[in-house]
Amino acid sequence: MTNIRDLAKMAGVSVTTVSRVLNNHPYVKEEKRKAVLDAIKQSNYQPNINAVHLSMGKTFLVGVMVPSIDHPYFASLIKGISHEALTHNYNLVLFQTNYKEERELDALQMLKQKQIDALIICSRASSWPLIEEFLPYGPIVLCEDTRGKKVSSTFVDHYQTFIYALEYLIQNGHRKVGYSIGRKTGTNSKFREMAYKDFLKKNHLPFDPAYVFDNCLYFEDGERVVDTIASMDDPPSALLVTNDDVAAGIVTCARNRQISIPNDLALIGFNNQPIAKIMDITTIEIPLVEIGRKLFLQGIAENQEISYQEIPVRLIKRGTI
Amino acid sequence: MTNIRDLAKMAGVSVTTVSRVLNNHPYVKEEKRKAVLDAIKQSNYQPNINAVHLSMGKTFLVGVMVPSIDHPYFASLIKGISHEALTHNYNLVLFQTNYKEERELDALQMLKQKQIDALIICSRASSWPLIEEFLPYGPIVLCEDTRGKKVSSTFVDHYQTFIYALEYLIQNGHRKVGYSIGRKTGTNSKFREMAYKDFLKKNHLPFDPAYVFDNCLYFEDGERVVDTIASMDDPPSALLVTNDDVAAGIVTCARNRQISIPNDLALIGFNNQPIAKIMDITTIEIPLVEIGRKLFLQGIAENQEISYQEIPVRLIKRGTI
DNA sequence: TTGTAGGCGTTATCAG
DNA sequence: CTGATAACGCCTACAA
Repeated sequence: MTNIRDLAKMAGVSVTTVSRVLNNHPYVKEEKRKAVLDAIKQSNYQPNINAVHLSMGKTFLVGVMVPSIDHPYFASLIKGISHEALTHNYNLVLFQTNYKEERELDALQMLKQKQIDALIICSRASSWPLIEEFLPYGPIVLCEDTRGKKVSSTFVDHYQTFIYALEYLIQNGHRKVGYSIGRKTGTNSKFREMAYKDFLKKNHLPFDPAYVFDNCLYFEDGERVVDTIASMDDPPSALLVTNDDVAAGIVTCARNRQISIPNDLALIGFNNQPIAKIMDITTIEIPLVEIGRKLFLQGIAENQEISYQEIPVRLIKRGTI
Repeated sequence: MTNIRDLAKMAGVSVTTVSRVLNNHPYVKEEKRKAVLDAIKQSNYQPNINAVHLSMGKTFLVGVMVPSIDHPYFASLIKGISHEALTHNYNLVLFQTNYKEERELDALQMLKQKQIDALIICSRASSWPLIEEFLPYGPIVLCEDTRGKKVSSTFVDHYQTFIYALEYLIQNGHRKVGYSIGRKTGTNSKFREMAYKDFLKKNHLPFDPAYVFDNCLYFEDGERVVDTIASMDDPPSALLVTNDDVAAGIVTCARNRQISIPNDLALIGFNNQPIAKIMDITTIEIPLVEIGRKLFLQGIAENQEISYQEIPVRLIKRGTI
């Protein structure tokens, strides 16, 4: 493997000059630049990335914390992050946490140890104070509303979005409205819960905990929702489903049980995943890939200023309401 | 940031000794080992990963080539790879290729440039001769039958599996059998095509290209299949669907069009994804996560011997046949 | 069992 | 504009 010193010899210049042309620095006489370029060609030189990293004190690695890689929501986020990482010559370290605090700590620790240059937290189980402890050690970026906190984030205003969707349901005559959620804890879920309760209060509707379906992440979770609803004396007439996969599961299982959608049960999904289109599910579009991109950019931002990027969403009207 | 030299000073030993205890090498007096360990605790020392990499001439990075991160098949593979990488202190570099040869070349190039220690090719568009060119530069591992070639692989015998599934269909009285596939090119697809044609020949059945549905990757692709079948004069009575997501899409759309499954159309899916269970789809179980694990292990195997790991599969009987 | 010293390949500083 | 040279932090012959 030929190195920068070999190149210097071949081109009859110093290593400094070689480094300069390699990094497109100014102040190199065209003549010498040519010589170096030639040497590079002839030797088919490849820089040693490890040496570069050591010298720069950076790893060009960005950590990505997700509970699970194979959930469509996170897969889309990763897709966006991955795409942007590529164009910036960064690589990703995926931390699959399953919401185990222990695994989340691993990721945080790697930031502290400078083994990654930044950490993107797509979703977390750890408490905010814990995260906060690691802020001094490197850029941390979240995918939740962090306004008021000293961390950058790209997020959707889930409170407003939920209110908006709920209003839409009530305008369509629904008064018994519930929702399903991936997990009840978590910042985004808390905002949604708040919105739900505020909405009920404002419309003088009672809060029935049975109308909130927890642990709804995958298509197959739709079955549980339908089973439960089918067995209820006073079931909801409409549901906000925070994930199109689950909505699709509900649509599918409802059919089996002769529950008519939207007549017996209206649905609004979230994310506008491809499955929502094919199954004609009304949904709130969330540009996950774009969010992933922005998260990455915030993570490697040179000026380490804190920024909050709110991403707008929109309702896509289809056949489930 | 305290480094190995600082530790040496603190513990009153040489850097070599520190390095030795850090790497659990033998020949260190218990006394000194203690001293070093103490120094590490007090200084909360963290090794500089870049220096380690430079010194060892390794990156501890393994490349993973997939056409798309957010397809359940590849997501499962990645899950397995990622899990194993974690326990071996490796990180992953994801190459999302969309089957663009150009992107695939990027990955190969990174191997050549030693920017990754090994490359796992989950699926490819590039020709074998191209891949072969890069064999000398580092370990490449494939997820397809490479017996006879000088590369390691973990794979399913798709030929035998297809034959097996087809026999099962014919035993159940089907004579008009088709299949859907992600893409027609690709090693695994070729084996399946061979199996299909051999099967037809053996059973004196005609080959009808209209019975082969290309480009079936996602749930939504099931719609196209159903539409096509609905419009055929002489449609197949059974289908092998090489992906449970697509099978689920077919089941869903068939319902809309009053096509009864399995009466009008029988299905055997592949992979045994969760959606297959919930939708009661008969399927061939393929342990993708386990395959991912093995791929990784082959990639970092110390003795660079070539190994071929065939993974057994099994039929899971459910309601679509 | 221990330590010295050289090397890994770049980048950055600073004097010319 | 150019070039010595000193980091960067760790590993490992080799010598003792």
